[in-house]
Amino acid sequence: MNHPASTKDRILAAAESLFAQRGFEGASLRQLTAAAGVNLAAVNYHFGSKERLVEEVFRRRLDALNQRRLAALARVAGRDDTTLEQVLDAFIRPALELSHDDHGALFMRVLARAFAEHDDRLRQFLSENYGHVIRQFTAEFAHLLPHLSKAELYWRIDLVTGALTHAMSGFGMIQRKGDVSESAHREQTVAHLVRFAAAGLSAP
Amino acid sequence: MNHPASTKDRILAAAESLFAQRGFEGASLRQLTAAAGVNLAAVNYHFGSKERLVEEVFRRRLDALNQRRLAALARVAGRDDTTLEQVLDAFIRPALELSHDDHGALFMRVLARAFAEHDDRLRQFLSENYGHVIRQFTAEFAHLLPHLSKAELYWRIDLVTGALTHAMSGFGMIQRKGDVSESAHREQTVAHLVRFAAAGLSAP
DNA sequence: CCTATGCTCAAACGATCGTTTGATTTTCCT
DNA sequence: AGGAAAATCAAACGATCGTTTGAGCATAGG
Repeated sequence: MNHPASTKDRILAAAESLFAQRGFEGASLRQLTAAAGVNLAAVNYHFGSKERLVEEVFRRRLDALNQRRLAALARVAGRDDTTLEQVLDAFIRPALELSHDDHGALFMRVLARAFAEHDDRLRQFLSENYGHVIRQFTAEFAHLLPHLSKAELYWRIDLVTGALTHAMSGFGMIQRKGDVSESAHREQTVAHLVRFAAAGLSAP
Repeated sequence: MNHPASTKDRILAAAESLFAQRGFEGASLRQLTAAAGVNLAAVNYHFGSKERLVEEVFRRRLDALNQRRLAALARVAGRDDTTLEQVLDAFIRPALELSHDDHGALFMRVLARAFAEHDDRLRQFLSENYGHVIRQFTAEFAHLLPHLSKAELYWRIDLVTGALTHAMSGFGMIQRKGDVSESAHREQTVAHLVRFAAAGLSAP
């Protein structure tokens, strides 16, 4: 590992921070390269274009995050006694663990931006590379909520995933409770978000 | 009432649509004025600047929306038997009624963007002009949820309002169920969102 | 009818954007 | 050590951004 962080890594770190702060269009390559301490042309040299840099920022975190989500899902899904709460836990816990790291919390803000912006190219990239994750969770939700129509289920999943992403994007700033340990607080938060998401998905 | 819509109104309508589609920075004044069928300079003539146009887009909808929210809140708040669900209904129902209009649904998308972007100027404008609404609802929530710390309550309110805005921003596209009347469907949706929001606010 | 006022228009302003260029420096292999 | 390959650099490219200008058009009041 490079003790002086490589140019690529410094660009990726600065991009994550600036994208979270000013958005993908709002953060210019000149601000970005200045913050990273590299030359302006370095972005196009190492990544080809700004758009591909955006994709790499997502890839760096989402590969590991979604792998852990699928692993957690495999542990609970497909059984006769699988509960909605278990599936939601598999979706929420890996993301919340990521967002407890400072840089991870920044990335969740970036993810929340991607959700809000309706950039067709970005949605296509996310769908192509990580669509199978949502699809596997959706299949499990459909099995657990058979009384919902397809359209209604899709809308509720979009509602819940958007809400969860928003929730964890504002998470880096209110940690450290002091009276309870960090792991206990995290466990409380997971339980709270699972109940929240379950209420968004399940019908009365 | 101008039968041929005035230049100002045509700019506001086109701005609402383009801001929802491409964001505040992403929508240029040239795209905007072309869509509105007016001259490029008309924006700066009638509104002074692009930033003030953004503010007017919000003002046009939020004045009425928040007035109805406060009126609904006044009808249920401050009593001994006030429930969390009643307060949430007062917050949710006016917004959902707005989002059932096509243009209203577009505006909810604009509102969701304002939530995701951390533009300081925009947040200050919204806080200055509509902060008292959130503050009044927050006071009622604090009264109904006395066991929550201030920081925890604020975080949960931010979580829930963000989730609700996101929910109603994607609402224009899945209406018309066919088998149930529109008002019945709306009533179902209100009930669903109220339960969802209540789960996000209340502790176990 | 004439003029003052409100409005629209094409054109241009300077600034900033993402990207490219070509030269220069650094790195690594034989 | 020497030379190919990789990386960094300052500078410039054309495009597009929000904004301003000044002339031209409309219309209502005296």
